[in-house]
Amino acid sequence: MGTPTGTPTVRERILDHAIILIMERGYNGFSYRDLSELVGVKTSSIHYYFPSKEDLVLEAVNEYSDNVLNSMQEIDAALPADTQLAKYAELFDSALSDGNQICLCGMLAADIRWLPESVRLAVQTFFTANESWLAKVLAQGLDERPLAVNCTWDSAARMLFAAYQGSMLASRLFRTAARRKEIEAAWKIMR
Amino acid sequence: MGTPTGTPTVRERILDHAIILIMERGYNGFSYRDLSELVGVKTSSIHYYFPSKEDLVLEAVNEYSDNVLNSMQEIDAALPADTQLAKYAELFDSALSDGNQICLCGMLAADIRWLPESVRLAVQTFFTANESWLAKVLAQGLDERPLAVNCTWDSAARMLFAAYQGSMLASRLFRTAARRKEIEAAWKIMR
DNA sequence: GTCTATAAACAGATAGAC
DNA sequence: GTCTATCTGTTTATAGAC
Repeated sequence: MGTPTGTPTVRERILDHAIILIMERGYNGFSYRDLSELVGVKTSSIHYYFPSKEDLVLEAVNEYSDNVLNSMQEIDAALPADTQLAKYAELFDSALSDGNQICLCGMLAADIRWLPESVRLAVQTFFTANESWLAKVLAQGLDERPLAVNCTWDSAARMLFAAYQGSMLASRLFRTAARRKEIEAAWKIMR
Repeated sequence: MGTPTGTPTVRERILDHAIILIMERGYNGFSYRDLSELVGVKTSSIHYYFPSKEDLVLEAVNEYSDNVLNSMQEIDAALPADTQLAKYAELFDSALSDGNQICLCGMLAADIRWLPESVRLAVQTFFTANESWLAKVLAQGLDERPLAVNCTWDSAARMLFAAYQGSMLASRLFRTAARRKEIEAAWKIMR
């Protein structure tokens, strides 16, 4: 909402630092004190803008999600599917400020036990939006051309293991074992 | 090491509960007090067996890793690749005591910022061992049959997104962007 | 809006009795 | 080995002055 130009407000600076801290340390890994030292205001000022830590994390996930999903929607759907996927991957890389962060919603999925239902739903929405966009691009790339894995067995194995790890996060986030089970079903040696 | 039969010792009960707590809550999400209430001994007794929390988490990851990797090695390599992968997936499911846990090493990868180098290396070893085993099975399933994804676009998209999330964990764990980059390279529309 | 001051609970860890 | 008691520092959060 606020004006994106000009000097960021204290509130915006708090939120931006909170996003980076969550991506780096997780929900239980940063404190109002950490934020106060980064932003240069006292912890009581942070409570003025975000009364509880749950309020803060909800606004953080919403801002992060809005930013990523908007950039995703801006990828030109007229481009070849491969190119769209490449831009999608770049987009994720650029969200990581350096090598010490992971996706905020991936981190919050790991910390889901501590978060209120409102945050769980926001993280679920982020997952679903990404998956829907990817499904659209994959289907668009169809055109009689089969989808296949084009890499070494080592690389395919790393991808498969990453998919298992990610599916465990999603399985708990959505409270359904189907998220894990379908990985096995999807990955088949062709007969 | 210890006798696996008979009544578990206090030390074993502490470690077993610690493993479940880490899988459910993460490294910063449980305390010696939580453990003391679950096991029924005082926190000072836990410090007797595990002087620091870093000692405890190192032993937890080693025991978890040993258990999972041993079960993995016991999968009969003479079985068809598909069957081996199915048993591998079951193995992971059984490590999760209910729907509220994720893989201990996936969780610790998210919490890696707080962990000493010894634990980072142990988690890396777990990742590498899983990936090597999967690469072996995938390559074994070759036999002129191509590997392909056999599912709906929706399911493929969920798998791809999970792989991205997992690759961010691995990328930070191994301190190399290659873990993220190769996901894009692997997943191609065939031409 | 931002501050000082403080509350109440909790963290990991240690000393020393038994 | 297990306990009681305690230390030191941290956490989220609030009251109230300016």
